[in-house]
Amino acid sequence: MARLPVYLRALNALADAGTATCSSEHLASVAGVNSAKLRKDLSHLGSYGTRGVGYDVEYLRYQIAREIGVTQDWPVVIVGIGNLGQALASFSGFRSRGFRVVALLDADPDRHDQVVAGVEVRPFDDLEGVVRDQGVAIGVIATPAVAAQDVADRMVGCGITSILNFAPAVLAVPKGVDVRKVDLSIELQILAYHQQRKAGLDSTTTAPTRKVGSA
Amino acid sequence: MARLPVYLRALNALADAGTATCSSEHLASVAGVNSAKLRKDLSHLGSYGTRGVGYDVEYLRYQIAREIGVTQDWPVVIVGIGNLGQALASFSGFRSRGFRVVALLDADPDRHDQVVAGVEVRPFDDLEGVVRDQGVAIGVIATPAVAAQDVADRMVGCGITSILNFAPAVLAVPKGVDVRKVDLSIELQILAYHQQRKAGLDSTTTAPTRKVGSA
DNA sequence: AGGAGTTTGTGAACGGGAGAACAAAACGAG
DNA sequence: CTCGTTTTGTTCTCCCGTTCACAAACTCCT
Repeated sequence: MARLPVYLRALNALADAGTATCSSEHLASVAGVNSAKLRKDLSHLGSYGTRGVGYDVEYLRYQIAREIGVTQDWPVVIVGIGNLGQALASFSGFRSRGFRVVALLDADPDRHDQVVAGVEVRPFDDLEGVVRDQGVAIGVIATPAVAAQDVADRMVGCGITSILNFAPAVLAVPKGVDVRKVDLSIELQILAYHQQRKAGLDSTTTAPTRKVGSA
Repeated sequence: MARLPVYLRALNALADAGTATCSSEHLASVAGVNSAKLRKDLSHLGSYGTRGVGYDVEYLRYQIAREIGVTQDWPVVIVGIGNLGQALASFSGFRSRGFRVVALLDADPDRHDQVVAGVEVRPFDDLEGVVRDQGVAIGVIATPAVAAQDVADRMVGCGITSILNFAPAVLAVPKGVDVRKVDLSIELQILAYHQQRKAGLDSTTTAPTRKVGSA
């Protein structure tokens, strides 16, 4: 499930606060979800928790971490070291959760040999070698939209089966490859949409009259 | 709907390619969705499109842009000008879609007077003034997790009603305020989860035996 | 030991979104 | 003008996720 990482973070917060045991109600409020949903999610991965008592924070935390897979080390390669790629490479939240950036790749020679967050930027053509040598299974695409599909194809070609895509493009990948998309401008556009519906009940009508013809 | 921006981008791509008219089938394939879903979404905001012909690309593009609200100019303020904040400030996709970064704010005095993407970094306490003077309705939080709730409270306090949160924290906001969350490490964790289930069918069993007691 | 109070785990109802299928409408050919 | 073809708009059904509600189970107090 996609909520497991949220629970894990909530449990980390509780552990940092010194809480040893928590009820589903408490954990659910910290994680911002319904308590029944939380219990069903947790029960779906095993019967941790004690009736009448609750969940042992430390124990449950380990179980969820193991279920997600963050107890092991995941090598990650980032392609496209522009502004966003540099920010991602420097993001501390990756390393602290079991992800290790093993290579930064960029097609632009001007960026090569530059060092970002302690890792040297290398040519994009090093992709296959890095993936093979380091056993990389997860790739991050932070290139412009036009390059995204090519990068994805190359990634898939050398065995990467999980892709996190920040480029504003729809990627076509073979079955068995997971792609998750993060599109910054789409998020803002969704906010603008709701904002307009909140503020714009007086300006433009939302039910326009039928209009025929082309622009 | 959250898919409107995707359709808009697909329409832009078609317009750039010189396409004047497209069927729901074609547009759906470019946007990566089902054609029935696309038609239902579009019909939900008015009866554009001509039976037997399809949709006029330019006309539909304008209609969707107007529906989302990207035909108008949205002033945006970014709080937290670390690695991620700088990348966001430099992101060209915002300006090209009607979003204008009017202020960069950071609580750290060491970052003040620094210029990122042509905009000067100012103290966080300037928030209220900027929001009032520029009529800001959308705020972006790119601070560490511990500061996120405080920033959100201040934003809500001075009239911001849409927040895009990059901090790994659950924000509590009053009703009427929209929050969208982008959590980079959660995205990677979800990929790791699926990756583990793909590769790990031989290593650790996913149905652990019941275990009692604390760690 | 026994009962009262909590809290988990789960069965059942509810709701909404997704996809298939069909009717209405526009265009073109004869 | 009429008929066949194409494509939209919409209805119907199905399925999954969410939520409520309750029984089982555990702790604590007397």
